[in-house]
Amino acid sequence: MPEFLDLHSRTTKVLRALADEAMRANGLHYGQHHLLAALWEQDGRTPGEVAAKLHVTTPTVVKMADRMTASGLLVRRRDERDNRLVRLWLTDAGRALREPVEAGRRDLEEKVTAELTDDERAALLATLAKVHATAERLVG
Amino acid sequence: MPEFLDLHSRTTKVLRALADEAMRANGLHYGQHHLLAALWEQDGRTPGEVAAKLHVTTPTVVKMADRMTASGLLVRRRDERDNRLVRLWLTDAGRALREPVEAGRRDLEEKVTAELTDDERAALLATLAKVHATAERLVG
DNA sequence: GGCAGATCATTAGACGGCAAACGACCCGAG
DNA sequence: CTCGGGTCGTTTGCCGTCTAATGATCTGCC
Repeated sequence: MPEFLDLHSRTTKVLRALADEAMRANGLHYGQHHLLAALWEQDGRTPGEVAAKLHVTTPTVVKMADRMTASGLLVRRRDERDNRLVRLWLTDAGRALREPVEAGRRDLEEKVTAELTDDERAALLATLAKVHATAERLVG
Repeated sequence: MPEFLDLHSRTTKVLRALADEAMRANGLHYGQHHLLAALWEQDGRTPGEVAAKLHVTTPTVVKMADRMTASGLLVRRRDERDNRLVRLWLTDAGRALREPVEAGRRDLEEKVTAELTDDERAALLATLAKVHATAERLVG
């Protein structure tokens, strides 16, 4: 079992569990934070735009938007000019989560990198970015 | 959006896509390789043992075993001494995949780390392992 | 020897992800 | 003006993952 791939996937699992836990504290599921973040940055995006921003497929966003609409975090409204488009708008409840969720996110980042020196942290970011770029070229 | 968490999750997505693609070349789905690897290492493990080895839950293994039994990669057999236990045994088809799958895995590891120097690679492994350990302590 | 509690696998149901098929809508070329 | 091709969102169906509930079996204690 290749060292890096194995270590990376194990790390993913643990980080995912922690992120899930942190989001549940705000009444959210894991992926919902990402969709909200896209709307916090710019409200009224379409599912396709959100999907591109999050690097996921459109159906994924549609499904998440279904659940989040049901739980009152956002509303769907058709674009007035182009009737093919749907725009996702935050509700007050969706907007209200921004501060606590972003705080939880920063807190988690802090905690998992707490045992690294500044140099280690910088090197980790740079090297991982290199791997990411290489991988992206392979998949594209 | 925290730098490391964000970069790590983007990397995960791309690596996952590449791994998926590599496994599909062998007629496998992404997760099935891990289950097979557990049995290549030691055939006849129980679902619970496999789950522990892979750091996933037992139901996950049960579902995967369902599909893999259906596609002829392994067979279920009850333990003779303890009838609560089920043991998963590789078929010839399951055993035959070992070489090509492991080769594809090594190939992917090589490719995504190709642009790193030896030092960078070593540092990446060490630092990521540190983060992993820290995170694991947080979740445990 | 029998019953209560522990141990296993399985089922049920939810979520995040993907690909493929479908349907509604827009727009530009005739 | 129309019609065909392109652009969207949605539906469907699958995989991997989790938690919670269910059911079967073993084991130790009385």
